[in-house]
Amino acid sequence: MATIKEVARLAGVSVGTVSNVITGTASVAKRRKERVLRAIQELNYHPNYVARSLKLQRTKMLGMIVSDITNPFFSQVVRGAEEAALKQGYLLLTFNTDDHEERERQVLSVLRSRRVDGILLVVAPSKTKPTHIVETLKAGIPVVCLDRLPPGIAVDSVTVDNVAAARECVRHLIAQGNQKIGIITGSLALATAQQRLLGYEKAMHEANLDVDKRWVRRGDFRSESGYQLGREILQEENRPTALFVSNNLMAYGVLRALDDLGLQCPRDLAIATFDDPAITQVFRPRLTAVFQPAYSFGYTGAELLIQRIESKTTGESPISIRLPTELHIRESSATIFSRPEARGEWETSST
Amino acid sequence: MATIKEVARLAGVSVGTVSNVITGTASVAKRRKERVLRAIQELNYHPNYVARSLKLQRTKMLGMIVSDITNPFFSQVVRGAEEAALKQGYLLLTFNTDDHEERERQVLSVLRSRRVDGILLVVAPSKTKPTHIVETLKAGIPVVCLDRLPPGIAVDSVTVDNVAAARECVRHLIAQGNQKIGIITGSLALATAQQRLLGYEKAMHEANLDVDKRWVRRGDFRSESGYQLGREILQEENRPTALFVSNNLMAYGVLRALDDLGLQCPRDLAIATFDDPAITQVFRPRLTAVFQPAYSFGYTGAELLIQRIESKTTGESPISIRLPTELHIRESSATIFSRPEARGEWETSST
DNA sequence: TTGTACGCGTTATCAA
DNA sequence: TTGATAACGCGTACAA
Repeated sequence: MATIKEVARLAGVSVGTVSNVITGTASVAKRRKERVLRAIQELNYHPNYVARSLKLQRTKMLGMIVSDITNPFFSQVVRGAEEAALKQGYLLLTFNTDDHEERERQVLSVLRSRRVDGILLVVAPSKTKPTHIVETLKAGIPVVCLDRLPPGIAVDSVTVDNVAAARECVRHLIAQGNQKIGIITGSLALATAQQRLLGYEKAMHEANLDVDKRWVRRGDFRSESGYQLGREILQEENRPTALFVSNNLMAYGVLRALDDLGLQCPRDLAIATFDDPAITQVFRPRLTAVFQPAYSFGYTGAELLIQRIESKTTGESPISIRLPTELHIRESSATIFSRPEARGEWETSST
Repeated sequence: MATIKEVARLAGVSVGTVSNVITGTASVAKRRKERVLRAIQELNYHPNYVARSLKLQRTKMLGMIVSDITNPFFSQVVRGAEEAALKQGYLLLTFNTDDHEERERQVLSVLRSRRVDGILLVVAPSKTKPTHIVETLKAGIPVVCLDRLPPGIAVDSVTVDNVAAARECVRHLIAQGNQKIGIITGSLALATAQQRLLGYEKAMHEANLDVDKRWVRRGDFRSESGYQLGREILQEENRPTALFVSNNLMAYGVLRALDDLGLQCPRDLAIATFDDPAITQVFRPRLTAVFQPAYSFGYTGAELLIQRIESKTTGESPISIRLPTELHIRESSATIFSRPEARGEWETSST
C-alpha cells in the first residue's frame, strides 16, 4: 500500500507538500498540486488514518454500545447515530452487551485502548454505581448515555420522560374501562424500568384503583420473561383485564403466552406497551404502544457527543436532552368495555 | 493518558520489559512482572492500540457493510459477525449503504484509509462489475461477501441456494392448490433477486403453470415497493390467488396493501416470502417463509475472513460457503383449496 | 533476562 | 511556498 513518501517521490515534491495538498492546511502552488494529485491517483494512495490518528491524538472513531442490536429499537438508535457521525467524519465501533455489566466493563476498556474520541452508551442494568463509567469519564473520554441513565453518575444524556409516558399509557387503559391492570416491568436495576413502574403506579393511584401485588411482575426486558410472567399472570384466578408491558420484546412474549393458553388480545386481555417498531405495525394485533423516537436517540446523541469532543468542554455540567414520546393507540387495548364495531380503524393520538 | 514509558518509569524497568509483560512475547522475572502489573493498575494504563496498529501494520478491525441494519435480517448478520470477531480480538466498524452503490464505494474507500484488516460485505445492487470491490481486493484487503454475490468477481462468500429455496417455496404454494401465482422480486441487479425469480419460474414451469406477465413485478426489497406492487397486482381483474414475495420487507408492504383494500391473508391471498425474523412470528398472520440463518451468515463470514487474514492466503481461489435454508410453513399460505380447521396449528417442515 | 534504539506513516514546526 | 525533521506510542531487533 502506497505511503505519502512514495507519492512525494513520484510527484517530485516533499512529503510536507503532499500533506498540505491532502489536508488543505497550507496553500500549494497550482502546478505542484496537480502533480501531487496525479501521483495520488496513479498510486491509488489512501492516507493512512492510523498514522494520522497517532500524530493527531484523535481517531475520529466513536464507541457505540447497546444491549442488543437485534432489538429493532436499538438498531434504529444505531442507525441514527451512524448518520450523524458519518456526516461529521466519525466512524462507529459498535458493540452489544446483552445487558451484562461485565461485558460493558470489558467493552469500555477495549474502547479506551482504541482511543475512541467518545462513547455513546446504553448502559446495562446495575445495582451499584458503575465505576467503569466514572473512570472512563475521568480519563477524559466524553460519554453520552442514551435512553437509560446510570445510577449516581452525572453524565450527558438523551432520554424520554418515562414516568409521564407510562402514566399516560396506563391512563388510557383505565379510560378504556379497565380496573384490574397489571404490569410487567424490566429489571429494576434500570432507571427506565423503575420510571415506567412509577408511571403505572401514579396512574393507578390517582384513579383510586387497587394494585394487586400479584399483578406486578418483574421481567428483564427480554421476550422470554414476558412469556413466563404473562403465563403466570394469566393463570391467576383473579387475573387483570389489561396489562401494561414495559417494553416491546416482553409484549411479544405475552402474546405468545396468550396464544399458548388459547386466549386472544384484546378479547381476553388488553395490552399496551413501550417501543413501537414500524415492522410490527402491519401485523395483528396492532399494539397500542408508547412510541419513542429511536432514530433521534442515536442522531441527537451523536451530535451532542461530537459537540463535546470538538469543543473540548468535558467536565462541564452535564447536558440532558429530553425527547418527546407519542402514545399510539391501536386495537390491542380495545377492551370489552369499549370496543368499536369497525376493525383496524384506530387513531393515533399524540402528546 | 498514561503511556508505556510512564509505566516503565514507575515500575523501574525499561519499556521493553513492560511490553513483554503486556504481550507475553518474552518471559519476564516474576518480581519485575508484578511491579509492572502494579504500575499498570496504578496508572490505569490502557495500551495505545493506535500506536500498536501502526507498528504492527494491522488494526484488528473489520469493516462490516450491510444495506440496512434496521432490517432484522441484517441486524442478525451483524450480531453474528460481532460475536465471531470479538472472540478473536477483532472489532467491527459498521456501515449502512441503503443499497446505494455510490455509498458503498465511499465506505470502501474510508475503510482502506482506516487500514481495516478485512471487510464483510453485503453488496449493493449493481448493473456493472463493481470496480471498487475489485480494487479493494487488488490492494490486498480480504473481502468476504455475505448473502449476495457481486457480478463478475471471484471472491470469498457465504450464501444460500436461493434458486432451490425459492423453488421449494413456490412448490409449496402450488401444492396448496394455487395455480395463479405471482411474484414480487427485488432489484434484478441483485443476484439473490434473480435467483429467487429463477426458482419461481422453475417451479411454475415444472408444474406446467402459466405465468401471466402481470403477475411478475419488480420491486426493490423495500416495504414501500411491496405495498405499491401488491396494490397493483391485487387490483388486476385476473389476480393471482397466491404471491411469492422475495423478501420480508416487501411482504410487510403487501400485507399493508391487503389491508387497504379490505382483503385478508390468507383468505383472499396466500403469501409466502423470504427471511423469517423471530420478532414477527408472534403476530398474525404468521408468514410462511424461507428461513435463512442470518446469524450464521455473519458468524461464518467473520470466521472465514479472519482465517484469510491470519493465514495470509489472499489471492488463492475463492472459498464459497453454502448455508442451509428451511421452509417454515405457516398460516399465511393456507389457501381456500386446503385450509385446516384449527387455527394457529402449523407445522414447520424443513429441508 | 534486560535495556536501547529504530521505524511504522503522519502532521506540524521551523528555516530557507 | 517549500523541504527537512521532530514528535506521536508502541513493538522488536539486537546488544549487553
